[in-house]
Amino acid sequence: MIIASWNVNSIKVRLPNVLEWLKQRNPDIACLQEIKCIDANFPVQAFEELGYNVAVHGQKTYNGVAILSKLPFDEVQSRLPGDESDGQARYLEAVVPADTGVLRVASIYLPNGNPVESEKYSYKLDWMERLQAHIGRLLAYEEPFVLAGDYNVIPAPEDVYDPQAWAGDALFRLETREKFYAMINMGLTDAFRACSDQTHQYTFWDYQRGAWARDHGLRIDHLLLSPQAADKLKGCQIDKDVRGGERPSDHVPIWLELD
DNA sequence: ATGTCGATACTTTATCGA
Repeated sequence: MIIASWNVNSIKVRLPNVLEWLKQRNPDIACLQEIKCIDANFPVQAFEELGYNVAVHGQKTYNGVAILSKLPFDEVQSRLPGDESDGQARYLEAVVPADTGVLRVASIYLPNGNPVESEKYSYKLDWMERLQAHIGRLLAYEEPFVLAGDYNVIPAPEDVYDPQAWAGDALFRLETREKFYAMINMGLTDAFRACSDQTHQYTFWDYQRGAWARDHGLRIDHLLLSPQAADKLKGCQIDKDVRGGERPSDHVPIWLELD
């Protein structure tokens, strides 16, 4: 079973790229972020024609997440608990049937948080605390789950082309990383890092300053696994070539294979 | 020194977010 995550940066613009990639990679489940459209404008039919069930949590202009699944949805929940006043569409969770029991998957678009002196950064930190609390509840089920998404967190210096240049950024500063480690330390597995010691393997290259041509990238899209999912992990890869395609997203797909 | 992309609206350029 292949489970993927991809920040598409507007599904309206990226639909041809996404359809082409789905046909090639053929994931069982694909978690999308930054669809940047309301539910009614999400191209459900195009995905259904490829055999996917579709769950969407959209928003006008910003954010928006979706899950495409060849397996039917038993359950779908479209908000991260902990703040009823949070209107940003950044979390979508679904349960699908698995060979033994169930598999839970979430599509996550964690706030960017820049600039750090603004309320955007406190919102990011609050959001991470809410996610950590939710992870605690999910772990209690002792079931396989995959939290897939754009975390806007660079876990370690080897995950960025120039750590010094990013030291104070909301994606890399220690306070951010500590919150990320706190989640990992609850018992989650970073699928890519569990499968590879390779440094400087990126999932995002900025559109600006020739970042792609210079390989100035960041590893900020992650697949975090519960112990029960990690036991089934066979491999994890980044589809880097997608960034060199026509009218690409600034992020590329990352995917894992479970037994 | 410069360099991008996508969505929006009192739109055809400026602004915001990333």
